[in-house]
Amino acid sequence: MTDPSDVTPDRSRNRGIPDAAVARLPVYLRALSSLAEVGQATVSSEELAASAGVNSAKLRKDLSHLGSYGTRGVGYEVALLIDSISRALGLTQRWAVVIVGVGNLGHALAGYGGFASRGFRIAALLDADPARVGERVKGLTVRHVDDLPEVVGENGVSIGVIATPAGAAQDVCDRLVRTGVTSILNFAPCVLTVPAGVDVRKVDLSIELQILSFHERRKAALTGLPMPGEPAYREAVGP
Amino acid sequence: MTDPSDVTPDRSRNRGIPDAAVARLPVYLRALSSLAEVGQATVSSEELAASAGVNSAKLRKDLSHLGSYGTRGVGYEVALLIDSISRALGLTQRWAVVIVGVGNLGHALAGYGGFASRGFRIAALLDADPARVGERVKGLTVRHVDDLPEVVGENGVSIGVIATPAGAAQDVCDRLVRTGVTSILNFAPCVLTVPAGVDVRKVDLSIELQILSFHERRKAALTGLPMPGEPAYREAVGP
DNA sequence: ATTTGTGAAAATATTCACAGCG
DNA sequence: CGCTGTGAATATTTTCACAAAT
Repeated sequence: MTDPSDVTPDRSRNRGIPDAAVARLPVYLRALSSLAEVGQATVSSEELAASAGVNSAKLRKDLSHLGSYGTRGVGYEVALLIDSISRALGLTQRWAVVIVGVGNLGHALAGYGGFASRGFRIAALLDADPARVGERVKGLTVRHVDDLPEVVGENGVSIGVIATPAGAAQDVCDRLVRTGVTSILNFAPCVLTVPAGVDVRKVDLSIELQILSFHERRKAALTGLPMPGEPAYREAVGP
Repeated sequence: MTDPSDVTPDRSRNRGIPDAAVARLPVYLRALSSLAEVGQATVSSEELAASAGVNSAKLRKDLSHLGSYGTRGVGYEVALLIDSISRALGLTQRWAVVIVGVGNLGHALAGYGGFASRGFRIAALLDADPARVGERVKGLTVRHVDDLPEVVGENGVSIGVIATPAGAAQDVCDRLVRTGVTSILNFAPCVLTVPAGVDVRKVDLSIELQILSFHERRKAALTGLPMPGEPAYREAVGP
């Protein structure tokens, strides 16, 4: 942290970690944290892979992108691997985050412990509704969305969370981008347009359910059974 | 086309629609709904792709898995495509869903309009905490998680949403599976183990932030600028 | 003895580019 | 024409399987 230059010679070899691997690193990190809490010092790829719900070849390949941190015949040192993954994910610093939209979901996000525990600090909650401004939520006072430039500048915010209705999301997104936010997590059910250099990730609850619906239907078709909710179901399966 | 020889790219005999395509169908559906609301009758792959945030070749390839529903030289009939995607996703029926865990997030989920509007009916809210049982949330009375078998049986529930703390999630998952639920949406930050035939999708808020953190760090390294939150930042960028 | 790290193979996913149809 | 549908080409991701390391 105190050394601003690239200390590890291994990383310069890599042009970048594949997206699919990056998306799994946080899962490994969580599994490793559990192991560390229990006091386990080393872990094999087989064991860690099992806790993370992936197969061990994939885990080893993913970790290989970080450099060599395992010992053949032994496994990985838990503390070292936690450090290595944290560094790769940029979690050695505490990112400041703003949440825009303090409805149901915004409240839930503000109260979600997993943010703080992973090194994210909620710098501010903002809302466009004047009626909500001033409200105290989880120890923070809701500010007006017009204060964004101020809030972002003062706190060095680079990540914004959008928890507004779909209709407001693109406007909020534009405002965030204008103030210099370059990463956005979007909970609004809509597609956001952003300039190059800005990353957007989306979480859409109803999309997840629709994907499950697809698989439900496929499973039902496979068994040839009528589906729950259909009249014939009760008769075929019983109560 | 119906040639049964070795190399057959026949979709109806193959494993069906590719996962990556299935995951995008709900996005197309949302975009199409907007078009239908505005009264637009047909749409080109180019236009629909733009609204969905993908490129048009991918859109056409995805839709081709549903069969041929476009007209060359014209585009797709909006109503027909909505119908076709809805059918593929199994949204022609109204799925009953239970939400287990009525904390902050459970409340938010119960109040989320996107479920109902996409044809999902919340059959019940359940919680293990006796203090929460009986509470009214969004027109539903919270029931005890022990009532699961009853609730699932009565309502033909096949999708369960887990919004409990991580420590309780696997137990809740086991209970859901035991009562016959075969699709689970997990908001708890942990890996669930389920028997074959049960589908699990997970939504992990902190994982999404960590992925953004990775990209933030990468961007910062690229520009050579110190990062927001670091002491040198204010001096380099200004307030 | 084990278990990592990794080329090579296989499986998936995306994009290109154009034939073919309206 | 313009636009879809799709083979072929490319890129990415996963899995295999084993040499290398301790």
